[in-house]
Amino acid sequence: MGVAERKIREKERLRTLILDSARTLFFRYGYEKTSIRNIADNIEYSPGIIYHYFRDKNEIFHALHNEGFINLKAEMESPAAIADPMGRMKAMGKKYIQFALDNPIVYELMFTLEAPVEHMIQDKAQTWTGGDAIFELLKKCVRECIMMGYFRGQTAEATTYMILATLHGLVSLKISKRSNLINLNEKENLIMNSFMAFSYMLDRQ
Amino acid sequence: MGVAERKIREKERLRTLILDSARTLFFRYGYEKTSIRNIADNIEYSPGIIYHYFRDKNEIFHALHNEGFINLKAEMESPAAIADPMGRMKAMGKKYIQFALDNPIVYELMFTLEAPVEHMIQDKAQTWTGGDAIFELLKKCVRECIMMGYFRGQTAEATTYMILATLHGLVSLKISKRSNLINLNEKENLIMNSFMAFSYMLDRQ
DNA sequence: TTGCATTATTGAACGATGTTTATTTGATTT
DNA sequence: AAATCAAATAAACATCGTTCAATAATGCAA
Repeated sequence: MGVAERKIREKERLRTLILDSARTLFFRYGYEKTSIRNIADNIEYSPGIIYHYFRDKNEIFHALHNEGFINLKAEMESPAAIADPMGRMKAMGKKYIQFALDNPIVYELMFTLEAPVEHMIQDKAQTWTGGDAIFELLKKCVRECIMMGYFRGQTAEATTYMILATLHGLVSLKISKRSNLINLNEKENLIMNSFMAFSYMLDRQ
Repeated sequence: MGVAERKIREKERLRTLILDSARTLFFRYGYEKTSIRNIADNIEYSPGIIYHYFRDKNEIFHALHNEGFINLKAEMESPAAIADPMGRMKAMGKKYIQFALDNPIVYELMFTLEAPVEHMIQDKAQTWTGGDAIFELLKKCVRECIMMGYFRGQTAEATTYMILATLHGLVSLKISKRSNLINLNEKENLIMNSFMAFSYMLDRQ
């Protein structure tokens, strides 16, 4: 029965079309300014159709949020070849920062906006696949660092969360436009210089 | 002329009434769920009147955002008596975290939401009074730490931003509900344990 | 091929939102 | 008492996410 399969394929087709349109508009204009009607206009369908493919706006943006995590993970895995765990950690941190600064809108969706979380709660999702993957990536590295004498007396999880928090804080103050507003003498490379100050401290053995 | 002065007083009175109502609703229900109509209902006036006292919703929430910074600054100034700058820094950090966890809704307004920033941009405000005050408070302490041999080779501003970013990251991952979603073995006191891990590193001299 | 059943899609509607405007109310001054 | 002026309102506008009955298009059986 090729018919049923074609049906499924066509159902998939429109779902993909909606998602592609949502991604384009979202990357260009951000979350608030990407409305269901905008997406519908863009694909030349009526607004109602979207609700046959997604439960609500949250589900659409949860899907885009997942894509973001796949891309971030790929970036952070690129320094996998660095043998020294502390060196690898710093390289991953730089990749993280670069990803956030290059993709501020999707980063906000991944780590700040409510939409994807709301969807997960409504869905009773037990795990945050994307976030967990990043956390595990860092934790594995932290464990190796601990074995080499770093982070003495601290648990791997608390240390991992601390490192993730620092990276997140560095970029999210920028993305929320706060860092631009702080009165500074040296505005040049603030985030990277701050990451250097962080790296200096990481080295305590 | 007592009349004109009474007029001014009454004008002030309604402005305060709007702000009080906005604060109550906002603290109870958050930003999105505090609408102009809700505020108007609450003070038993028509929605339009609010626009005679505030330019838009952003201005109201900018005012509440300023109040938050006054309270945060007061909290962070309480360990001023601690002579050792590194000890004082850690105490200020704890106060910062405690403030954010105790007042998550206003914290989000202060450091994440667009509304107050939008108002400042529209207003061509040259300085971010609240944020600057917190930054200066930390920077002064960082300078003293540097004189004692900490943060070798790093600038005060980059180091201050790094510390602020870590504090902000620790609490904002919690407030944006991300930390709850991470798969952890030890969920107890995650934020405080992570702050301990951070403190351990700060001590590098 | 025709008729029926099923599915896909639409368009209008609902109750919200922030904001603007002309109009009315009410108090103060002449 | 009449004229003036500011305060306050009610209604409207353009949005938003979402729902639902009605319609169009399709697949299947006779």
